[in-house]
Amino acid sequence: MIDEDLLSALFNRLGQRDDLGPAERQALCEAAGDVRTISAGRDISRLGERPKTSTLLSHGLTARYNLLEDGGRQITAFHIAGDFVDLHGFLLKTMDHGVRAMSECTVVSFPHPALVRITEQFPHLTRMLWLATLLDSAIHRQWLVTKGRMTALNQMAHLLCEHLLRAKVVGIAVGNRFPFPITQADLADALGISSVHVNRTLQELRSLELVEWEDGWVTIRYEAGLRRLAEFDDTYLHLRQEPR
Amino acid sequence: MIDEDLLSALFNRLGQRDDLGPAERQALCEAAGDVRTISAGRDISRLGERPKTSTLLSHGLTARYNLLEDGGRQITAFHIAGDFVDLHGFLLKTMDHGVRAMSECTVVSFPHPALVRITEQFPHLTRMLWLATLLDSAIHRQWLVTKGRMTALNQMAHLLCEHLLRAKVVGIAVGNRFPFPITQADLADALGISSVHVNRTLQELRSLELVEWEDGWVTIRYEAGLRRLAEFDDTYLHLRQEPR
DNA sequence: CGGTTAATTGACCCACTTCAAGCGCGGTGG
DNA sequence: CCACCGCGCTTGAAGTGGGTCAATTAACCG
Repeated sequence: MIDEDLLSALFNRLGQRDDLGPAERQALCEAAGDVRTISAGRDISRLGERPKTSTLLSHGLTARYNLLEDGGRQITAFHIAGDFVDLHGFLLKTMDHGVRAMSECTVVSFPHPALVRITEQFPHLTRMLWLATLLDSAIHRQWLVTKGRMTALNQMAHLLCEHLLRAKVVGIAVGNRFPFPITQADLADALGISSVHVNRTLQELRSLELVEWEDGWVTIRYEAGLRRLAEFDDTYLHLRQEPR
Repeated sequence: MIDEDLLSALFNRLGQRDDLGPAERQALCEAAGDVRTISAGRDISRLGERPKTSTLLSHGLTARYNLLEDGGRQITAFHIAGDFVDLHGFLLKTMDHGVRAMSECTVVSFPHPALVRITEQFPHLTRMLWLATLLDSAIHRQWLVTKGRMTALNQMAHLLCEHLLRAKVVGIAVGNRFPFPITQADLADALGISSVHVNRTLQELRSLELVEWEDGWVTIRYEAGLRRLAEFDDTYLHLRQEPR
C-alpha cells in the first residue's frame, strides 16, 4: 500500500468539497497501484489508447491536448497535484486526447478493476470521484465561455485567476505565487491564440502591474484587479464543503 | 412509476455504450419523479440555483448558457432527448450556468435522494450515469478544440456533424435530417461568433451544397464532405458498446 | 563557442465584428 | 381583411483583434 503523502493533494482537493472518512482514505490508498516519475515533455497517455489504469498527479503539471490536421494543437486542460489526468478513461475506455507532462511529474496509477471495486463498496467515495470529473467538466465550460466571448487579455487573466485558486486549494501556492512551468507557445495552445499574441498580451498584464511571470512561477500582484478584468467568479469551482 | 417510453431515448443513448439490465431499467423508472412540459424560451434552471432534482430531457432541445457583464451570452452545450440537462447538479449542488428550453420540452425529474440510492444499490448503473456526464465533458473538450483552432466555417460544420450523429443515436434523426429549432443568434452564441457571421457562414455551407437549414430542420446533403471540412472524428462520442 | 530553444519585435494581412439599413413573414388588433 | 408590429434573416461598408511571416535577442548548454 502506498504512502498517504502521495495522495495528500487529492485529499485536500476532495476534502474541500466534502469530508472523506478514514475508511474512504484507506480504500483509496489500497486501490493505488504503482508510483512513477515522468520527465517533462513525455506523454502520459495518447489519443486512441485504451488505458487500464487512471492516473493521479501527485506532483507536477500536465496538459490534455488534441492535434489538428494542420499540425495545430489545442490544450483543453491543465492539471496539477491532486488532479486525476484521465479518470474519465475509467469509463470512456478510449482516450479521445493526449496527456502530456509539462514538467517532471510524479503520478500514482489506479487500476480500473480497483476503481470498479470502489464503485461496488464505497458509494460516497464513488460520488466524490465522480465529482472530481464534474469539476473538470465545469472548468471546460468556463473555458468555453472565456474562449467564446472574451478577448485574449481577459481570457489570460481568467486562466491565471483560476490557477491561483486551484493551486491554493491543494497547497502548492506560496502566497499569491504559484508554479506554472510552461512556455508562451504552450499558453498559446491553451488559449487558442498565437504565441506572438500571447507575448504581447502578457506584456500588457505586466504593464498593468497585475501579473509577473518568471522562471516558471506566476505572481499575482493585484488579485482584485485581475479578477475584475477576467470577470472571475469562483462559483464554477464549487469550493464549498457540503454533503455530496 | 412512469411510463418507460419517456426514458426510451435515455436507454438508447446509454445502451449504445453498454447493456442496461432489466433491473437497472426498472431502477431508473422507479427513481423518476414528475414529468413536466416546458415551453420554448423558459429557463429550466438558473445560475446559482441549488436543484433538488436532476432533469432528463425526453423531448425537445435545451441549451446550457452563461451570461457576461456586457450582456453577451455563451452557450456551452445543447441537449436533446435522452440527455440529462443537469445531472452534474446532483453532485455539484449549485448550478454554475443556466439551462434554457429552446423548444417546447418534455422533461422527467429525478430527485437527488433517489440518485443517491442508485449509487448505493446499483454500481453498474451508477457508472453508466457517471458515463453520461463524461460524454458531456468529452463534447465540451471537442468544442474547445474547434473553438480554439478552427474557423467559423469548420466549427459550424463540426457542430452539425456532431448533432446529426447524436440525433441518430437516440432515434430522432430522419435519414440525414434532424430537428434543430434555434435562431441564427442562438447559433452565434454557441459558436462564439456574431450572428452576422453565422448568417454568412451558413450561406457558404449552403452554397457548398453541404447543408440545408429550413423551419428548424437541418438536412445534411453531403455528409462525407461536411465531415472532411470539420475534420470530424467521432471517437470523442464513444459510441462503442462494451463493458463499462 | 556553435547550437538550440524561448522570448520579443515590426510589418502587413485577414477573419470576423460592429453598425446600420432593408426585407419577409407570421401574429394581432381594429 | 388589412395595417401594423416585431422578430429573424440578409446585406453592405468600415473597423479591429489577432494571425502570419520574418528577423533579432536572450538564455542556456554541452
